[in-house]
Amino acid sequence: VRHVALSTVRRLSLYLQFLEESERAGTPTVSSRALAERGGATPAQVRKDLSFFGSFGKRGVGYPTAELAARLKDILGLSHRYRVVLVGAGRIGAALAAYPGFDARGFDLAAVYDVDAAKIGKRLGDRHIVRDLAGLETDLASQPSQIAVIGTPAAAAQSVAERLVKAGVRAILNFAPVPLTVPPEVTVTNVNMALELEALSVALKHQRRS
Amino acid sequence: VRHVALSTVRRLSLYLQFLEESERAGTPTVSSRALAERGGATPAQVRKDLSFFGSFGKRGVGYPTAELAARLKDILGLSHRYRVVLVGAGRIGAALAAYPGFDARGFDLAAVYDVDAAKIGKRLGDRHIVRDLAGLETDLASQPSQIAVIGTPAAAAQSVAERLVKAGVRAILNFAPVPLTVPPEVTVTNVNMALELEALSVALKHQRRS
DNA sequence: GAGTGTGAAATTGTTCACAGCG
DNA sequence: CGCTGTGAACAATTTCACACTC
Repeated sequence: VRHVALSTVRRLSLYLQFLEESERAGTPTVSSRALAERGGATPAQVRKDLSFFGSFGKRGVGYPTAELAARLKDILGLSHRYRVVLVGAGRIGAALAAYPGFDARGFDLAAVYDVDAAKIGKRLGDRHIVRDLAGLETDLASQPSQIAVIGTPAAAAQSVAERLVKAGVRAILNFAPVPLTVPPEVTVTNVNMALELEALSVALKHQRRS
Repeated sequence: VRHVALSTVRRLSLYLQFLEESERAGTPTVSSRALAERGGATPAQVRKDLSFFGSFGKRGVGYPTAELAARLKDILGLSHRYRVVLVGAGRIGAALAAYPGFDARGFDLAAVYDVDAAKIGKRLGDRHIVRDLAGLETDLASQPSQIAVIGTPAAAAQSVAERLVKAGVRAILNFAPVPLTVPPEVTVTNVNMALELEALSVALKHQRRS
């Protein structure tokens, strides 16, 4: 069990979502076909994905829902909770702070930071008071976080990333529309609206030609 | 020029971003190395990506900034503007409506819809008044849109998608954390926070093992 | 029979290396 | 020379097919 491809991880997440629903619905077993439908894959791919970690299915029956869900949680590193800090209390920050899936998936939003004096001290979402970014290093020293979300304007993102890395953050989810330069041991995932829209634009262009 | 891989499209978008910056800075030519740095690729990959569409570089010099930018815009289908409708005026919707890159990249946010009577008629962002979702079909009949963004709760997403497709939408950017079932000629791109966080979680798990 | 597990084939995507042009 | 353009090697992913088990 060495390296898992990113595309596989994304599918595993989707399988897990479906398994948790099935668990709540009381379905005892799930077939690769059912998982495939949900994960945007083929049954064969589901079986390949899962067989990479061992074999938990029963032939002729399917996969035991609860067992597989537990195993996937473990594989995805979700068996313990993560502390997450959010930098940027703008509209993206507000959307994130309100996102219920955050908490449900084992991610605790520990603190929200901004530099705007008008926002500092104000409430963001239900549970969070925006803190001054100046206190970032002090806060992280006493309460380390491994994951950070950057929802600042593009111009601030790189310098925020550097401060986060220096303060011990190992993984960054970047919503600012600029690529970040970080040491290789830090993982960055970019979410870029413009990129997604442009991918749709290409798809539309392609549709017109068929 | 048949099918372009999604990963290639994403890189092309990043190249274009860099080219536009270089254009504003007045740099006449850009090398594959410079583009690679920005696009998270290698120089060889940049050249492969571009050579797929023809050869516009000058050997020993690099690529003419303005020319290549124009060509990429064309390849990405950005040479004309798109009309986009947004369904869901919640926090995600608010973040999207305020996103400047929307307009800058050739996407016109034509209308914003919600079902919540408390939101309908209110302003969202600078320019938009939230409309009643009930009027979606009528509006799209007189002003068709090819692209829609779904920022509704999970439970509403599928039915909204079906209405959009019936009303002529051909591409959907889905922020709701459920997969959508649509006819094959419609393109769906999912942006799923939980998925991104889980990918980071796996990366962290991996880091711990090294 | 229904459905998993898995080598092997096919496909797709990336990297290399070097010829060739400005 | 520097840097592009590209076939050919390589690596990663997906699909297939079928043996095997419940």
